[in-house]
Amino acid sequence: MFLGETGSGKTTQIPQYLYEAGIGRQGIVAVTQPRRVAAISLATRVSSERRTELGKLVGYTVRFDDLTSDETRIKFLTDGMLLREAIGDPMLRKYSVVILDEAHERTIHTDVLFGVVKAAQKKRKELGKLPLKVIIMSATMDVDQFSQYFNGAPVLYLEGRQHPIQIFYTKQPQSDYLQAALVSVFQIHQEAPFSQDILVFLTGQEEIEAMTKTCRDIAKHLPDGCPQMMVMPLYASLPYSQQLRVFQAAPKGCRKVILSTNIAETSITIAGIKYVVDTGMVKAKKYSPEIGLEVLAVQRVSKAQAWQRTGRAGREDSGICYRLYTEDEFEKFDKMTIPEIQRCNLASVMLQLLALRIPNVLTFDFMSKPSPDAIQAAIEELDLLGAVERKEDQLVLTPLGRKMAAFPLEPKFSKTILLSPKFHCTEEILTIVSLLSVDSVLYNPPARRDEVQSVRKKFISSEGDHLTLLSVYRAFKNVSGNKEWCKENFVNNRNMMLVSDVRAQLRDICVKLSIPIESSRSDTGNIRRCLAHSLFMNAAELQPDGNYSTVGSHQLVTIHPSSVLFHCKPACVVYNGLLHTNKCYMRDLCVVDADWLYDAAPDYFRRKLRAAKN
DNA sequence: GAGCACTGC
Repeated sequence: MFLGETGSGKTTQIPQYLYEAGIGRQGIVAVTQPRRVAAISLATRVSSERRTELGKLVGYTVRFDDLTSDETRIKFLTDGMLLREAIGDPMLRKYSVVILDEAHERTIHTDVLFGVVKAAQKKRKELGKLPLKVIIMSATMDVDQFSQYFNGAPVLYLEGRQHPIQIFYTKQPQSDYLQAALVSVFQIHQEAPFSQDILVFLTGQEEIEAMTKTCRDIAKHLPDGCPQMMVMPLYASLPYSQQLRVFQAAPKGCRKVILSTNIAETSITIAGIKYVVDTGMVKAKKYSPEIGLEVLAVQRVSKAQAWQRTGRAGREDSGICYRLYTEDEFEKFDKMTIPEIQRCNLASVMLQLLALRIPNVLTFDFMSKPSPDAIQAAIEELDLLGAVERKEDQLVLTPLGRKMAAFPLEPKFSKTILLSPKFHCTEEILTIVSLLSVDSVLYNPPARRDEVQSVRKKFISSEGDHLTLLSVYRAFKNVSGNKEWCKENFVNNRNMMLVSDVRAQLRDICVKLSIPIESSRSDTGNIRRCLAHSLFMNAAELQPDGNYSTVGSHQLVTIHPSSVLFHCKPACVVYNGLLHTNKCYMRDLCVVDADWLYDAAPDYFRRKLRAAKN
């Protein structure tokens, strides 16, 4: 176990030491990363340090991109990718060492891998095979539970070269963190040399766009002698070209002020930041298994997250961080962010564990156990989808479940694909599922809403979002992905290209599983039937009072404003998921017949009806 | 009647 601060070079050096020590001769050294870009750039760097061609001694594997060969001995890969490999080989036989890097981030994939490598290690020992060495690397002090989990593994500490950062707290709690952020930005702006840039952490797109406008307005009316200000928003759904602006140096006499979500905490690193303004707030997802509801809410950051934000000020030189909360408030923050695995729907994770032939998934050795309710809810979902069965008192995958696990998708979407041959619409379902599994291909700049609406009219289907997206994709293919067309039609070109990649991958998997791929052509009824049969547990009916109620749990829900059905009142719909922000919203809707739902799962609805009566 | 943090297979 290595605990190393940022800049200690642990990720690039340790794999090379292991290789030089001869461990790489018995098997490959794997190094996992939570993000694709990190895996690729680290492989590139280590490969050039070894003075070898990338893809030979040193390589990487991420989704859609595999640059490894028979010679590869040091392999960087995303944690999700190693997990996928483990399904084909639970003992990870080709590896002599697995290094799980950035373990402190506690992504859902890293957390599952903790258990998978531990099980592989034990199994290999029992069978007298080459031992599997496991190294956990973390940048924070939470090593105790890592060490404990891995049977008291030794901990090594590495010195980093972080620059000192001065921290200021507010004297009083702030009731309005946006106002406080605004005041701090302009206070810094009037006092500090113009070459020192400011990074402000806020919670979301809307808030950031509003704050950007306010800052720009104020910056127009600054007193003489005050430097100019360039205000830049930064969040994930911002088009790539606009994200890139934050890397450009401001002109002389001008200061950069970047207003960002937590994307700038880890995913995007900006040089030249001297000041960090931390509102102490973040928008984060929680999950309540009882009603299958995701809740997205603004909440306090953890201490670890606050330190991560602070660290963004000291990357090249000493820095300054303004925390817009008192020191007492900070002391009350949670120590660590709750691991993702305790905040998610676990259907995918459980399906993967079953595919790994874990003996008893209900008692799987997680480092941080999810609640029994969450595990139970996931198993029930898999059961409804027909993915699991009981055999000799063990929970195992059905043949259908095993096929579902082959797809890199949420189980309900794998099921949609596997059902589609019955409705002769696999071509269309592949497209729809691909569109749903990447970030939105529809770009909605708030300032140009009317324009967007009039351009988008031609794609809109009265049958719902799935079919609307399908018509956008067809139009995109008709112009061969023309970039100008994308711009004119507010279609995100980058995400659309990704849809094509995903679709090709899913299509390949279908071919491998001998699934016939037919097109329903102009018949949209079959597509909707297929969606009704796979999303029946996500159905809602219009009530006499004009509200919607979910068929399963009688939850009051509303159509999300992003849906093409927002202004409509169809009698019966299925949706991809529920998201609770201010209200409980259904997202991505498809109009269906109530009869189809009952046909899809008569037992389920009979049970629900009985439960409602009791 | 009006809204979507961030990754990843």
